[in-house]
Amino acid sequence: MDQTTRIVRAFEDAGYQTTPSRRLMAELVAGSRGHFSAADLQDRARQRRAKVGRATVFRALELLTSLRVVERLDLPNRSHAYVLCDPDEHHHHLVCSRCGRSVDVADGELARLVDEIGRRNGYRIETHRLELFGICPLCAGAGTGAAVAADREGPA
Amino acid sequence: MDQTTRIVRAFEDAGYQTTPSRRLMAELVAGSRGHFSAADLQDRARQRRAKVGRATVFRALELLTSLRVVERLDLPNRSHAYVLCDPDEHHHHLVCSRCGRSVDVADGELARLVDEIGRRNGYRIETHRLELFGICPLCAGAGTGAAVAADREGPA
DNA sequence: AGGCAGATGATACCAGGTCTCATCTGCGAG
DNA sequence: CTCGCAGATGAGACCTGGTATCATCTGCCT
Ligand SMILES: [Zn+2]
Ligand SMILES: [Zn+2]
Ligand SMILES: [Zn+2]
Ligand SMILES: [Zn+2]
Repeated sequence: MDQTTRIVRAFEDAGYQTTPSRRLMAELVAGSRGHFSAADLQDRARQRRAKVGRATVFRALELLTSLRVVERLDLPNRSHAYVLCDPDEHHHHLVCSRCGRSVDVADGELARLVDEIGRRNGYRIETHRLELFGICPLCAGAGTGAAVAADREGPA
Repeated sequence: MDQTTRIVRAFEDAGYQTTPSRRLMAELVAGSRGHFSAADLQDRARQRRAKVGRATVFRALELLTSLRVVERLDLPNRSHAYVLCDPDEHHHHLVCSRCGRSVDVADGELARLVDEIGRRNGYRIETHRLELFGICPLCAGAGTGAAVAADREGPA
């Protein structure tokens, strides 16, 4: 089962209808390298001569976020992006500041640390966000910066 | 030296002019409990019958952010806020989801953890963001939720 | 096959933030 | 002390990302 199917399945399992736009969103999200914005998706939809309303894109992203199929990142440059990720386990993201590729990072020791911080300050901690930004191995190697443009979409 | 003076001083030390609006911004920021938005500051300025342009508020916040006198938070509800903090040492924030009060949290073991994550994934990590959200001791005690409104501004 | 809950796209709207520009002023040189 | 100008300001246009509304359409269960 490929990534696209998995996403479509996520919609179904959560009781949402399977519609053409949702299938398209699934494909576009699955075919993304690195992170993407709502606008990116809509552009890519247009490139395929498919028309999707802006609202629909946002609605799909909202759903996928709630299903934890994608996660919303707050980039250091104060913009946002979404990134495909593993719905099954709490984790964080290590994101390449150049090409946007991201790897999931297990929470590991962090949970303990977070817990302790809460205890020390008398807060009952509800959620936490950890985001790591840096240069990925590929970009470090190639160095040209061209990777950004090159990897907007490609085979999974 | 009180908080307001410290902020004005930060402007001066960085070579920026000391103007009425900046002094006002310093007072408003210093007089904030918990986090605040640009709009909050402008409202509070208006309440004092002082007129400050919206752009000026943003410009001041931008400066203060670059001077690390305030830090920009990305709240879980996908809105933003600024919070006064210690410019002298890298740290993170533990923020009350009810009243917005925040405490600085030393980086501690996190630096090591971040480092290791970078190494394991072959990324050269440049920056990281950790934000913790929960209920502060005061709100846990009072429980009413009234704290939100009650603490918008007050003596430092 | 039929009906309707749910989904869609267009469009208006909103918040938060940035840009431009004409005007004003803090402050260091003299 | 006063003068001049770099730097700061406010007004308002503009932009981006996201939400709300609403009339229309369609997936899907019966
Ligand atoms: Zn990269
Ligand atoms: Zn975690
Ligand atoms: Zn609180
Ligand atoms: Zn840190």
